Amino acid sequence: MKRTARPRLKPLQRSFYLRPTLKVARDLLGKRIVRRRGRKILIGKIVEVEAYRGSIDPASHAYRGKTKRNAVMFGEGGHLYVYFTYGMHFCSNIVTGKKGIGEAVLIRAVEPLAGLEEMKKNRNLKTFRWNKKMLQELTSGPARFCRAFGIARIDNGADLLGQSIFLVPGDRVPSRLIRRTSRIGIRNGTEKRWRFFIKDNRWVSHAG
DNA sequence: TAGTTGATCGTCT
DNA sequence: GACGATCAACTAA
Repeated sequence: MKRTARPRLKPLQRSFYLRPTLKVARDLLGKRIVRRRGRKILIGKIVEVEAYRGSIDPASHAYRGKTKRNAVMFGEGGHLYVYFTYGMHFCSNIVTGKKGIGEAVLIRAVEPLAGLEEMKKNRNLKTFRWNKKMLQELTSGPARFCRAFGIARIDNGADLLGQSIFLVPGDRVPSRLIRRTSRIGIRNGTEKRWRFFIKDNRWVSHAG
Protein backbone atom coordinates (compact mmCIF):
# COMPACT_ATOMS: atom_id res chain seq x y z
CA MET A 1 0.00 0.00 0.00
CA LYS A 2 1.30 3.35 -0.98
CA ARG A 3 1.15 6.30 1.31
CA THR A 4 -0.17 9.40 -0.31
CA ALA A 5 1.69 12.56 0.45
CA ARG A 6 -0.05 14.64 3.05
CA PRO A 7 0.64 18.25 3.81
CA ARG A 8 2.81 18.41 6.89
CA LEU A 9 0.99 19.71 9.92
CA LYS A 10 3.66 21.64 11.71
CA PRO A 11 2.29 23.40 14.79
CA LEU A 12 2.99 27.01 15.53
CA GLN A 13 5.84 27.47 18.01
CA ARG A 14 5.44 28.65 21.56
CA SER A 15 6.99 31.98 20.66
CA PHE A 16 3.97 32.80 18.48
CA TYR A 17 1.75 32.89 21.56
CA LEU A 18 4.14 34.77 23.81
CA ARG A 19 3.82 38.02 21.85
CA PRO A 20 1.45 40.88 22.77
CA THR A 21 -2.16 39.69 22.86
CA LEU A 22 -3.56 42.05 20.23
CA LYS A 23 -0.84 41.02 17.78
CA VAL A 24 -1.55 37.36 18.41
CA ALA A 25 -5.28 37.98 17.97
CA ARG A 26 -4.77 39.64 14.63
CA ASP A 27 -2.32 36.98 13.47
CA LEU A 28 -4.66 34.17 14.44
CA LEU A 29 -6.92 35.11 11.53
CA GLY A 30 -6.28 32.73 8.65
CA LYS A 31 -4.51 30.14 10.82
CA ARG A 32 -5.78 26.57 10.87
CA ILE A 33 -6.94 25.06 14.13
CA VAL A 34 -6.56 21.31 14.11
CA ARG A 35 -8.39 18.91 16.38
CA ARG A 36 -7.12 15.35 16.40
CA ARG A 37 -9.05 12.62 18.14
CA GLY A 38 -7.87 9.14 17.29
CA ARG A 39 -7.81 8.99 13.54
CA LYS A 40 -10.28 11.75 13.10
CA ILE A 41 -8.99 15.15 12.15
CA LEU A 42 -11.03 18.31 12.16
CA ILE A 43 -9.63 21.47 10.64
CA GLY A 44 -11.01 24.99 10.64
CA LYS A 45 -9.68 28.31 9.44
CA ILE A 46 -9.93 30.99 12.11
CA VAL A 47 -12.01 33.89 10.82
CA GLU A 48 -13.12 35.76 13.97
CA VAL A 49 -11.49 36.37 17.36
CA GLU A 50 -11.68 38.65 20.40
CA ALA A 51 -8.88 39.62 22.78
CA TYR A 52 -9.40 39.66 26.57
CA ARG A 53 -6.73 41.32 28.61
CA GLY A 54 -6.51 40.56 32.30
CA SER A 55 -6.23 43.37 34.77
CA ILE A 56 -6.88 46.24 32.35
CA ASP A 57 -10.06 44.74 30.90
CA PRO A 58 -13.29 44.62 32.94
CA ALA A 59 -14.80 42.19 30.42
CA SER A 60 -12.07 39.64 31.01
CA HIS A 61 -12.47 36.68 33.33
CA ALA A 62 -9.00 37.53 34.60
CA TYR A 63 -9.94 41.09 35.58
CA ARG A 64 -10.40 40.32 39.26
CA GLY A 65 -7.31 38.18 39.55
CA LYS A 66 -6.61 34.50 39.51
CA THR A 67 -9.23 32.01 40.66
CA LYS A 68 -9.66 28.29 40.28
CA ARG A 69 -11.79 28.86 37.21
CA ASN A 70 -9.50 31.17 35.26
CA ALA A 71 -6.17 29.72 36.41
CA VAL A 72 -5.30 28.55 32.91
CA MET A 73 -5.47 32.11 31.65
CA PHE A 74 -2.64 32.99 33.99
CA GLY A 75 -0.47 30.17 32.70
CA GLU A 76 2.01 30.37 29.87
CA GLY A 77 0.81 31.33 26.38
CA GLY A 78 -0.04 28.56 23.96
CA HIS A 79 -2.57 26.73 26.11
CA LEU A 80 -6.32 26.40 25.73
CA TYR A 81 -8.66 28.03 28.26
CA VAL A 82 -12.10 26.44 28.04
CA TYR A 83 -14.94 27.79 30.16
CA PHE A 84 -18.56 26.91 30.64
CA THR A 85 -21.25 29.57 30.31
CA TYR A 86 -25.02 30.15 30.16
CA GLY A 87 -25.55 26.79 31.80
CA MET A 88 -24.94 24.89 28.59
CA HIS A 89 -22.14 26.22 26.43
CA PHE A 90 -18.37 25.97 26.24
CA CYS A 91 -16.08 28.61 24.75
CA SER A 92 -12.39 28.30 23.86
CA ASN A 93 -9.65 30.83 24.32
CA ILE A 94 -6.01 30.77 23.32
CA VAL A 95 -3.86 31.93 26.20
CA THR A 96 -1.28 34.53 25.25
CA GLY A 97 1.77 36.08 26.82
CA LYS A 98 4.04 34.96 29.59
CA LYS A 99 3.03 33.16 32.74
CA GLY A 100 1.13 35.34 35.20
CA ILE A 101 -0.27 37.87 32.72
CA GLY A 102 -3.85 36.60 32.38
CA GLU A 103 -4.62 37.41 28.76
CA ALA A 104 -6.26 35.29 26.06
CA VAL A 105 -7.98 35.35 22.69
CA LEU A 106 -11.50 33.97 22.31
CA ILE A 107 -12.12 31.99 19.14
CA ARG A 108 -15.49 33.22 17.92
CA ALA A 109 -15.75 31.53 14.52
CA VAL A 110 -13.93 29.28 12.09
CA GLU A 111 -14.53 28.23 8.52
CA PRO A 112 -14.80 24.42 8.38
CA LEU A 113 -12.16 22.91 6.08
CA ALA A 114 -11.92 19.22 6.93
CA GLY A 115 -13.96 16.73 8.92
CA LEU A 116 -17.30 18.30 8.08
CA GLU A 117 -19.25 15.09 8.69
CA GLU A 118 -17.74 14.73 12.15
CA MET A 119 -18.53 18.34 12.99
CA LYS A 120 -22.09 17.83 11.87
CA LYS A 121 -22.31 14.78 14.13
CA ASN A 122 -20.89 16.70 17.06
CA ARG A 123 -23.40 19.50 16.63
CA ASN A 124 -26.25 16.99 16.67
CA LEU A 125 -28.99 19.48 15.91
CA LYS A 126 -32.52 18.14 15.88
CA THR A 127 -33.54 19.99 12.82
CA PHE A 128 -30.18 19.89 11.14
CA ARG A 129 -30.52 19.96 7.40
CA TRP A 130 -27.58 20.13 5.12
CA ASN A 131 -28.31 23.38 3.38
CA LYS A 132 -26.29 26.51 2.89
CA LYS A 133 -27.51 28.22 6.02
CA MET A 134 -26.78 25.23 8.21
CA LEU A 135 -23.31 24.94 6.76
CA GLN A 136 -22.67 28.48 7.84
CA GLU A 137 -24.11 27.95 11.29
CA LEU A 138 -21.97 24.86 11.84
CA THR A 139 -19.04 26.78 13.34
CA SER A 140 -20.21 30.41 13.43
CA GLY A 141 -20.08 31.42 17.10
CA PRO A 142 -17.79 30.54 20.01
CA ALA A 143 -20.01 27.83 21.47
CA ARG A 144 -20.91 26.42 18.07
CA PHE A 145 -17.24 26.08 17.24
CA CYS A 146 -16.56 24.27 20.51
CA ARG A 147 -19.42 21.89 20.00
CA ALA A 148 -18.50 21.15 16.39
CA PHE A 149 -14.88 20.47 17.37
CA GLY A 150 -15.81 18.42 20.41
CA ILE A 151 -14.09 20.81 22.80
CA ALA A 152 -15.29 20.63 26.41
CA ARG A 153 -14.19 20.97 30.01
CA ILE A 154 -11.67 18.19 29.70
CA ASP A 155 -9.74 20.24 27.15
CA ASN A 156 -9.24 23.15 29.56
CA GLY A 157 -5.50 23.67 29.91
CA ALA A 158 -4.56 21.64 26.83
CA ASP A 159 -1.13 22.50 25.45
CA LEU A 160 -1.39 23.79 21.89
CA LEU A 161 2.00 22.28 21.19
CA GLY A 162 0.58 18.85 21.95
CA GLN A 163 -1.13 16.25 19.78
CA SER A 164 -4.79 16.84 20.53
CA ILE A 165 -5.38 20.46 19.58
CA PHE A 166 -2.90 22.70 17.81
CA LEU A 167 -2.58 25.45 15.23
CA VAL A 168 -0.80 25.44 11.92
CA PRO A 169 -0.05 28.27 9.50
CA GLY A 170 -2.61 28.98 6.83
CA ASP A 171 -3.47 31.95 4.68
CA ARG A 172 -1.65 35.16 5.23
CA VAL A 173 -4.58 37.53 5.52
CA PRO A 174 -3.80 40.94 4.01
CA SER A 175 -4.59 43.82 6.33
CA ARG A 176 -7.12 45.28 3.90
CA LEU A 177 -9.30 42.23 4.59
CA ILE A 178 -9.17 42.57 8.36
CA ARG A 179 -11.86 44.42 10.24
CA ARG A 180 -11.62 45.56 13.83
CA THR A 181 -14.67 46.35 16.01
CA SER A 182 -15.81 46.31 19.61
CA ARG A 183 -16.53 42.97 21.19
CA ILE A 184 -19.83 41.12 21.27
CA GLY A 185 -22.02 40.01 24.16
CA ILE A 186 -20.29 41.90 26.95
CA ARG A 187 -21.47 44.71 29.24
CA ASN A 188 -18.17 46.18 30.36
CA GLY A 189 -15.21 47.14 28.26
CA THR A 190 -17.35 47.75 25.18
CA GLU A 191 -15.21 50.75 24.23
CA LYS A 192 -12.27 48.51 23.47
CA ARG A 193 -12.09 47.52 19.82
CA TRP A 194 -10.52 44.15 20.32
CA ARG A 195 -12.57 42.02 17.96
CA PHE A 196 -10.91 41.04 14.69
CA PHE A 197 -12.47 39.25 11.76
CA ILE A 198 -11.97 38.55 8.08
CA LYS A 199 -14.09 40.80 5.90
CA ASP A 200 -16.85 39.14 3.89
CA ASN A 201 -16.22 35.69 5.30
CA ARG A 202 -19.49 33.77 5.60
CA TRP A 203 -18.63 32.23 8.95
CA VAL A 204 -18.12 35.47 10.86
CA SER A 205 -20.73 35.28 13.60
CA HIS A 206 -22.08 38.80 13.55
CA ALA A 207 -22.20 41.35 10.76
CA GLY A 208 -19.37 43.81 11.22
C1' DT B 1 -36.39 38.25 8.38
C1' DA B 2 -36.57 40.29 12.95
C1' DG B 3 -37.53 39.92 17.46
C1' DT B 4 -38.35 37.21 21.66
C1' DT B 5 -37.70 33.70 24.89
C1' DG B 6 -36.54 29.29 27.27
C1' DA B 7 -32.86 26.33 28.34
C1' DT B 8 -29.64 25.41 32.25
C1' DC B 9 -25.56 25.54 35.87
C1' DG B 10 -20.83 26.87 37.56
C1' DT B 11 -18.89 30.70 39.59
C1' DC B 12 -18.61 34.55 42.32
C1' DT B 13 -21.10 37.92 45.46
C1' DG C 1 -29.04 34.14 44.91
C1' DA C 2 -27.95 36.38 40.41
C1' DC C 3 -26.17 36.16 36.08
C1' DG C 4 -23.18 35.20 32.08
C1' DA C 5 -17.39 36.34 26.35
C1' DT C 6 -24.72 31.91 23.97
C1' DC C 7 -27.73 29.33 21.09
C1' DA C 8 -31.88 27.47 18.89
C1' DA C 9 -36.79 27.30 18.67
C1' DC C 10 -40.52 29.84 18.19
C1' DT C 11 -43.61 33.73 16.79
C1' DA C 12 -45.32 37.39 13.91
C1' DA C 13 -45.72 39.35 9.50
